[in-house]
Amino acid sequence: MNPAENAPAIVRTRAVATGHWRAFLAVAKHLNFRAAADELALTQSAVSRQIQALEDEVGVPLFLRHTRAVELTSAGAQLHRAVGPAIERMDAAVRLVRQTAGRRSVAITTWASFASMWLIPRLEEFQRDHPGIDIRIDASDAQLDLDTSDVDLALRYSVPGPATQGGMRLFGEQLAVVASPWLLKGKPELRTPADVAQFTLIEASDAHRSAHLEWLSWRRWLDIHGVDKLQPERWLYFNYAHQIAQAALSGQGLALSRMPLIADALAAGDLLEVLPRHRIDTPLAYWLMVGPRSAQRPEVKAFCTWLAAQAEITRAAIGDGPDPDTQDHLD
Amino acid sequence: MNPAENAPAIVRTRAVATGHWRAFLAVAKHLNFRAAADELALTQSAVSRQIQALEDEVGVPLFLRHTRAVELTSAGAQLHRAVGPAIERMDAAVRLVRQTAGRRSVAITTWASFASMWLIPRLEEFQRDHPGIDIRIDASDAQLDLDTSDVDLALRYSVPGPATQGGMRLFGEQLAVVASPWLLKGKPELRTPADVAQFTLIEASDAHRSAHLEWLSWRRWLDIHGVDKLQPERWLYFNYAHQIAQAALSGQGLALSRMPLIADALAAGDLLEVLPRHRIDTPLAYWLMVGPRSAQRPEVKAFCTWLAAQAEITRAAIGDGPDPDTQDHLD
DNA sequence: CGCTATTGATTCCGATAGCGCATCAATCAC
DNA sequence: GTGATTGATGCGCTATCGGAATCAATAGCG
Repeated sequence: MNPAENAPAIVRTRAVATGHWRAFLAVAKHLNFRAAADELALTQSAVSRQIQALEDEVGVPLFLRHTRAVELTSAGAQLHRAVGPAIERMDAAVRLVRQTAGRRSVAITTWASFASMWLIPRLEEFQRDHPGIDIRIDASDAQLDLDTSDVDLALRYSVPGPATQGGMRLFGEQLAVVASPWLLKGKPELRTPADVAQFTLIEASDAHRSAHLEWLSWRRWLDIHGVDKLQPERWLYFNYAHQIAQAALSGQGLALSRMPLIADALAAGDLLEVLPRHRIDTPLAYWLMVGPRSAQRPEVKAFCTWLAAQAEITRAAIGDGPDPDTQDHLD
Repeated sequence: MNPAENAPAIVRTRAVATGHWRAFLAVAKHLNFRAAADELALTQSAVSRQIQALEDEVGVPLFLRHTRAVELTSAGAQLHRAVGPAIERMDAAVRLVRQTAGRRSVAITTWASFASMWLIPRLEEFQRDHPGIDIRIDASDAQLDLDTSDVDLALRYSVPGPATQGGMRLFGEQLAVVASPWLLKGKPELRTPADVAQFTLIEASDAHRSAHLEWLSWRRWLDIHGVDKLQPERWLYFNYAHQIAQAALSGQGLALSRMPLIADALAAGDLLEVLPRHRIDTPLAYWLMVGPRSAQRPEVKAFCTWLAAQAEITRAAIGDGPDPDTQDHLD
């Protein structure tokens, strides 16, 4: 009770019983023993003693009990920052195992634009052909590690290099100038690169991965076609590729878009390609990486096979050649 | 017992009792119930039932029991990858809290070269003046987040920018050509930048943070002094600044060194500066960042005060001006 | 083919840790 | 000053957990 009367200076090395951390987290959340007890479906008495046991084991008070308020001590806050995420991670792992227990499933990580513009529209076909296989997509842009995380496949966007070692190249990339047919209606046909200056140009702005954006910029396209001094009617910036596509679809200007991602919209006539002889290449490509523990599983194999076929279709649609690593000539 | 006879399909949503994870980890480590029981100072019987309880709660078998071998199931391996680090994190947090309980301590994160070449040699003085304060140094090059980790201070090396917002600039940086007196003995004095070609030039090689290395290269120094075509007798590459300093001290060649880090060696006469009129500046500077929860603690304040005084001494020693943000002229 | 050693599962039983109930102690609000 | 709120505590019960002994399965071996 009296904090000055310290427990004997025996440093406990035994690890604390983890069950009590639940109570600790609940109290830290509510800053109220009764509310915490309600959440845990226990009595206030039980919670009080669990916290005491924890404080005994750690050897430090975790909460300051005022008469009408509870407060974390600095040690308590320190533990809370560590224990909260740790417990959450364990719970998430258990939830995932329970969810996928006995089911065949494939977990894929990508980034948001590719998921929404390429992967998800095609996924329905796979689901139809393989009704027993669940698909889980993580589009959190987090660059998960295939060796340690629970995903089976990663779809990545990168230049060839060490990072793509062991991966399968799905397709390369060309940039095409596209616009809504509605925007072009009634206007004279564009004939030279300089003509784009009559329009609003839609471009990606610096989100986080500025390394890639350099290759996707209008500036580079204009440079390559020798019109570097040009100023368009207006610039329009977005953070994500699907926002750019949305803006182009709704006729807000010309977008410099990645062929793999907008091939469908071109085929459907929702977008028209402008200056088709002025596409440019980027060194970036789309890759499939397979997790080391997943490669043998039949459902993963089935998905990879299907994905390769889809990639082949996209490559044909955009006129992408085979891997430039094996054939190094570019037109 | 029979794995085909599944438990009823009631999906348990209650979180598992965390105490049993200890047994799980031990069994996963030894792949042997008896050895795990020994580690936990329990009987094999107890471990067996803890694992069973866990499997009941998760709803999935975690181990495959062969007669003479135990193997993780894929679900078990998945949980192991999540639970192991999570438990380790909790234990580490508890160890740290116990260790620092009741003691005044300051935790600092830096990178290895700065710790060994600047901070640690000066630390003794602080320890002498403040015998009651513990110092913990994390030199893991991990770029810890002050908001979420348990360090109080970060000493960083960076160009001014958003990342240094709120930080205190300790000193800027000049690069000087230095060598061991022993190496120069008997040789004619160097008079022009081109003269360095008679020596081996020691340089940092691409470790991980290539962004900074560009500013520290001999190539830049040679460019600035108009001798870009020069080839020295030999190149010698190292990954870390203290390896470079070590090589220079032992007379292996000329090093292009950061003044703040080798000022002591110059003052002591262990290194001599060559071509002192040909120092160059870099835009990089050394910063002190204070964690949000640490700023008010007296021991942290004391350390910051002491650090500022030390930085002042170093600035005087290397002739570094005040923050160029406030006075923008450079000689 | 049969014996033996190894290893995880199971049974039985005793110890105790954790729980709820009731009550106490402290203090804030009015 | 009184009542309400909130955390701590004493007490008794019980479910859970751990240990010892035993069972069951099988790999190794002659």
